[in-house]
Amino acid sequence: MYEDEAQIYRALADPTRLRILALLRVREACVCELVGRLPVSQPAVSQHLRRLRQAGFLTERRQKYWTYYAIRSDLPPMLKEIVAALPHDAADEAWIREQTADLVCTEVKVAPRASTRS
Amino acid sequence: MYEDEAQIYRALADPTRLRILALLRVREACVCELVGRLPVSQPAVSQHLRRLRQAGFLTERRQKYWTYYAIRSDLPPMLKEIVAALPHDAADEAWIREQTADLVCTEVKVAPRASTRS
DNA sequence: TCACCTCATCGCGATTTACTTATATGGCTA
DNA sequence: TAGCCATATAAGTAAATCGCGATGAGGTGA
Repeated sequence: MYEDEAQIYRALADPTRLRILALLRVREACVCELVGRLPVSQPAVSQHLRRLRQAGFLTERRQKYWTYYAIRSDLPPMLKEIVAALPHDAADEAWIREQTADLVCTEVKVAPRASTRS
Repeated sequence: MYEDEAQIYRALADPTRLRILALLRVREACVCELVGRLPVSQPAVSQHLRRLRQAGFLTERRQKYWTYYAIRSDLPPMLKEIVAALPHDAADEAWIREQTADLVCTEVKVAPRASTRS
C-alpha cells in the first residue's frame, strides 16, 4: 500500500536529480553535457539518470556518440506539475540553453585531457 | 541548490508516511490511533510523525493524554495537491472515520495487556 | 504524591543510498 | 577491423534511513 507512490517520491528525494529534471525541462541533454555542469562524476550522473528513467520521468534516445535524455512528454499530470513546480535556476537554464549539443563533450572534455598527454 | 525540495520529497519517500498522510486527510488523529492501524511500532509511528511535521506537513496539538496530529491547513498549494493526489484506501478511511478518539487507545490497548497480567 | 497513561527519545542492527575509481560495453569512423 | 568515444556497470565505502525494544518525559487523576 502506497509503495508505488513512495517509489516515485524516492526518485525525487535527491537534490542532484531535481537539478537534472530542472535542466531537462529546458531541453533534452546528453550525459556528458550534464556531467559538465553537475558537481559529481560521470557514473553518478549515469546512475541518477537511470533512477529517473526507471521511475518513469525520462526517456532516452541514442544519436551518434551520445545518449540524450528527456523528460517524458506523456508524464502523468501530477508528475508534470511536480516537475513544473521545481525552482528555476537562472544560471543553469542559461547554461544549458547556450550549449551546442554536438560540440560540448568533445570540445570541453578534450581540453583537460591535453595536460595528461604530455 | 534544490536541497529544500529534496528534503520535502524525502519526507514523502516512505509508504508508511504516505499512508499516515492519507489517514490524516480524513481527520486529525492521535498517535495511538495510528499505532492501532499501522503495522509498525509506536516509536516508529512517532518518528514518522516527527519527520512529516519537520517537513512542514503536520501540526500537533495536545489534549489530555493525547497528542493529535493534523495536516496543516496552510500547506503550500503544491503540497496540498500532492496530499490530495494520494490514493484513497477505502478500508483505512472507513476505519479512521468510525474511531471515537477518546476511546480507542485505552479500550484497544488494555485488552492485549490483560493476557500479560495473569 | 504517586501510579498510570501517551508519546518521545535513545541505542542498536539491518538495509538503502550516493558517491568514488576502475573497468566493461557498444556505436562510430577511419 | 581497430581504435576511440560516450556511456553503463561493477565493486567498495561512508552516511542516511527504518525498524525494533528499552527507557525517559510529562501530563492526569486518585
